[in-house]
Amino acid sequence: MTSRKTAPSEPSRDQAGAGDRCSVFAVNEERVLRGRAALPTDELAQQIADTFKTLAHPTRVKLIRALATGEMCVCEISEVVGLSLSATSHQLRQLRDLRLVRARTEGKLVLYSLQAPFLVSLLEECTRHLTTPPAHR
Amino acid sequence: MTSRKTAPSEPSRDQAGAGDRCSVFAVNEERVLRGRAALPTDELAQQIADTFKTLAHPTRVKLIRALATGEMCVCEISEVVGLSLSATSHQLRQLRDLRLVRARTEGKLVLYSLQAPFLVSLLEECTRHLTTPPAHR
DNA sequence: CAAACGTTTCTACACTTGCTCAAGTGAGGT
DNA sequence: ACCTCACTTGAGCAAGTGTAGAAACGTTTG
Repeated sequence: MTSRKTAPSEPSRDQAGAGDRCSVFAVNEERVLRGRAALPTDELAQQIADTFKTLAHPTRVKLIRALATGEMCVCEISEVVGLSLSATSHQLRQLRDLRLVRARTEGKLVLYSLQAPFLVSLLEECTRHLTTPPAHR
Repeated sequence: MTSRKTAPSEPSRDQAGAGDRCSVFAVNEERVLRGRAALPTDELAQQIADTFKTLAHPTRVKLIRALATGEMCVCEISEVVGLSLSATSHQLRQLRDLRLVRARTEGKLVLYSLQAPFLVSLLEECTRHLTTPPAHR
């Protein structure tokens, strides 16, 4: 029982049972509808979240920054980030699963490269935000 | 057939940093150094990861998309995303902690708005990547 | 065949989360 | 003042999550 969704009685102006939670009509019904319209589908929201989740680890952030400089084999990559070969492979797999990086086999080596260029700008924007002055009022 | 191997002989520093993990010195030492140079500091990597972690939840993704349409009070927001008031407040706090959204008090209401505009383009870029044709291979 | 590079199960442990309940805060109305 | 409303916060639980080690398994090379 989380939300009681029975619109008590109010309102002619609302429909989807928005008036049941908050007694103040000051709430702009229009805004609720507009906000709701802007929502992605559950599936898309989940996919987006999954993508961000993949970026939500220091190691993987480093991996991406490193790969942004060019192709590297797992061996090199593990050197760069200072992880075991196995651990590195695990992390790379996650990135590969989301098609953020790409693997190319060449002889005994497996060369990884960045497949989603937008990641670079993503990281940059994020960094910019973090290093931006508080800017609080 | 790749002549990507480094110069046939590379005796001077093969053991320097990479020799300990991988016996092949086909690995391009230069790439390792370049990759390493591109790494963010541990602290920055952590901050970036934390930011993405905050975005790595369907509800929070929705929250941001909703707030992108304009200011809303918590009551409205909870309506939009279909969560309890308390739960909504908890989620908003996370976004606030990272200064991704901003809270403004007005009378009894607390109006939230998006403080980091780059989030919108972030979500868009991500969505674009997800909805982009497999483009596999 | 043996060695080198990498991938992959399988596993385990701890850490993280997201939510609800209940109590607290603070502005407004009466 | 008092009470209500809108929201916040703290505690705590119940799952979930994810990282990385060991080890077996491909493959390619020599």
